Amino acid sequence: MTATERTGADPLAACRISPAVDLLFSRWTTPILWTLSQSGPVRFVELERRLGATGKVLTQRLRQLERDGLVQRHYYAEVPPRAEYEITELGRSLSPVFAALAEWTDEHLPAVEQARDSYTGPLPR
Amino acid sequence: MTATERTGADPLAACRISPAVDLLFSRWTTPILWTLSQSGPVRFVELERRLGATGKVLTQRLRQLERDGLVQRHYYAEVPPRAEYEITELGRSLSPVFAALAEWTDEHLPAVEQARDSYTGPLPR
DNA sequence: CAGAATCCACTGTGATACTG
DNA sequence: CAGTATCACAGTGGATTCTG
Repeated sequence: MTATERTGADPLAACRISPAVDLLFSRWTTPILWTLSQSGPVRFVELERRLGATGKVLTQRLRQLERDGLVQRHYYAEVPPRAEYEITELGRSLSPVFAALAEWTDEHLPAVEQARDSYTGPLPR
Repeated sequence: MTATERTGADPLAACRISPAVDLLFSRWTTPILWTLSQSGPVRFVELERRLGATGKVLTQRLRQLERDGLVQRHYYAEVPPRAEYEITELGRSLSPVFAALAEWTDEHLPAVEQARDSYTGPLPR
């Protein structure tokens, strides 16, 4: 039994952006979407190289993003084969979100690092 | 050896918002920050109830957020004891990010769900 | 090159029980 | 009430190998 079932809590009522967060900020999804939103179509191996992700997880995430309509796959049955991934219009609609995050990073991330350094309580690092 | 070390890829160069994403969108952090940014100080047990999280994980995340300066803890050594958590100024600086996410959710999440429903390729659901 | 398939190690998560 | 401690489990990610 999950904690939610036990307590009868409603996570969605508590935080309405959680579904989007699960979608957009799971492992590897952000770097993929960010990279594709910055450049044109990118080959599979090139994504692998730039992000430092292994083929397996990259494939998993790309399939998921394709299913969700955020990324489009173009396959060319050449020899050797070529697969290019491109962001969709729906994917581009994330620009304001990413822009807000990038600005927050520039403005406030240093303050976080400073707070972390001067923190003395429990919890290592 | 990690994939990054193997390939010599630089994740930060590939995606400059990743550090902020790790900070803000790890499990439970978003609901915590969202909840605290919407109301005043909230008691520990009340957070537990609203989010449906168990005490253990909640404590872990709250300590981390406190260390990073996003949340402040107020402890009252009464009987029974009381602990209240409140968002900090730094935490409040996230408002534009959350607002952008909430707007994207309203505008585009339905399109994602539609794409998912009409998706026929591999990958279940 | 693109990716599927296997195996494995690790971590996060949660349930539970306990303390002040 | 507000945690801490312990244990067990599942899911994820990664390394490796193989195919068209």
